[in-house]
Amino acid sequence: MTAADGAPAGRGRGRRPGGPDTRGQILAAARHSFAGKGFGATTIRAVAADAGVDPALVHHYFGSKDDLFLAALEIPVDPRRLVPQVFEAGLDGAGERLLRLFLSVWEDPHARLPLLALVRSSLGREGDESLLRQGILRMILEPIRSALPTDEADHRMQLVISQMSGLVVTRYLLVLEPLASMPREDLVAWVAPTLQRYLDAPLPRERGVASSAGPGASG
Amino acid sequence: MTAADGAPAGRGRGRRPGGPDTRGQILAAARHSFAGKGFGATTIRAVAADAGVDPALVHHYFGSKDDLFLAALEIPVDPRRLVPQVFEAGLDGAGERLLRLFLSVWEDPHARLPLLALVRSSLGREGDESLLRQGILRMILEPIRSALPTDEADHRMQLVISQMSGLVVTRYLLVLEPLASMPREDLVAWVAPTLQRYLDAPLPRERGVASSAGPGASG
DNA sequence: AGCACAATTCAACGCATGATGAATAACGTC
DNA sequence: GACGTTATTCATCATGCGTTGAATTGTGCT
Repeated sequence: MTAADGAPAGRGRGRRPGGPDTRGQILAAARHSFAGKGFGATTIRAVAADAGVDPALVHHYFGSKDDLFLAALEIPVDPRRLVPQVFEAGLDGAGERLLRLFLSVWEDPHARLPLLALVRSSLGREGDESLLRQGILRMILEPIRSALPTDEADHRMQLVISQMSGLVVTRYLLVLEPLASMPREDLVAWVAPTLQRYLDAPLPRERGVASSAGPGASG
Repeated sequence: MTAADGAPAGRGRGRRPGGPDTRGQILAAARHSFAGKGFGATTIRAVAADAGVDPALVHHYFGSKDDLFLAALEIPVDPRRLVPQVFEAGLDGAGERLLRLFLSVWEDPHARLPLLALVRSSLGREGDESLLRQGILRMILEPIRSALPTDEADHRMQLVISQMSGLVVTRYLLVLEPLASMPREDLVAWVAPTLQRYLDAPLPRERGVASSAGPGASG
């Protein structure tokens, strides 16, 4: 994969001839590494090597490692614009529309790598200031509040998010087969009803546990 | 939190008097750190400091950092025994029984920390040999194969796992409120039906998209 | 009392990392 | 063709890490 072709050839320092998009190659290498190994396990030296370039050049283009991370994180979609559109047409079918939006974003390679980078790096560390937490809260949760009954919006949407983040984990992080290769339409058929139920099913009662369930494992 | 009391007091090396369970305190500190920051971001020096102890002592009790990690990972339940019990009584209500088992394990503090450590550390890195992948496959997926139709077992169970891992992420890693504090019974009422549907709902047809859904966002 | 053993610390090594600053070669422009 | 600018490398620093080995002191056995 190492991108550069005639890169680390001759002796001496100074500018090297060819490569017209070195900056781009560095960014691509960084994205791959952040997406695959997270922030902590990514080393600037490895990124540089992968781009066929001296580590100092990485610092020349992007500043610190944090800056590089932020640069690699640019996500080509804005949830704050797209998510409300899903709910504009009302709750009916919103589950399916939301899931289709979710899948279209995650199946897009340009969006997938930065998202993976964000998720992998965020789940590694604890703390309220985690980027992912803020991202979910302000990019997805906030813009939806208005579309649902005020006092139920949060927990309904978080159930939705729980199912979607579960897909992220199993399908895109762990790549469990056959789930990871399941066609989009099949996935929609399976999980859209789940999301729809979380969105508009009546609040569950503190139901009498009469139905069929034994006391499972408790303790 | 730093566990040791009269620990780093006087001068000189040699054995210190009191603390009867230094080893235990080290292990506890290690668990907290691994669970909170994952493997990579956990430093032996920090663990030692947190236990009020010299880093070399960590190596004295547990060997390398890997060994310490494995020691911190001891999970007091064996899914290979418990999971099949869920399916012994048949598929009816298995969703709820499985979810209750899942919750009872994750709500147990003795199990939660090692599990968090495993999850946090595994999601940080790519690769087939990831402990978590292996764990899920062999601890959960394998023992269940026999309880479902052979050709559907894998994708049905992986859908189940997707919802459960989504709960892990939102409830235990990100601690999204109010989901994180939702009472067990409410959670069961909301998501047990989801699991049950993944387990025994008829295979979705390549249905005509006539119902209510527009073409969402594509591309 | 003496002695083996376990617990604990100290000091240090070797290594990889992020970062910096100066040196050099190619490029674009007049 | 001279010149400022940009791209690139080299050499190096300080830091923090995992790990090791020896030194020291307390504990328990006989």
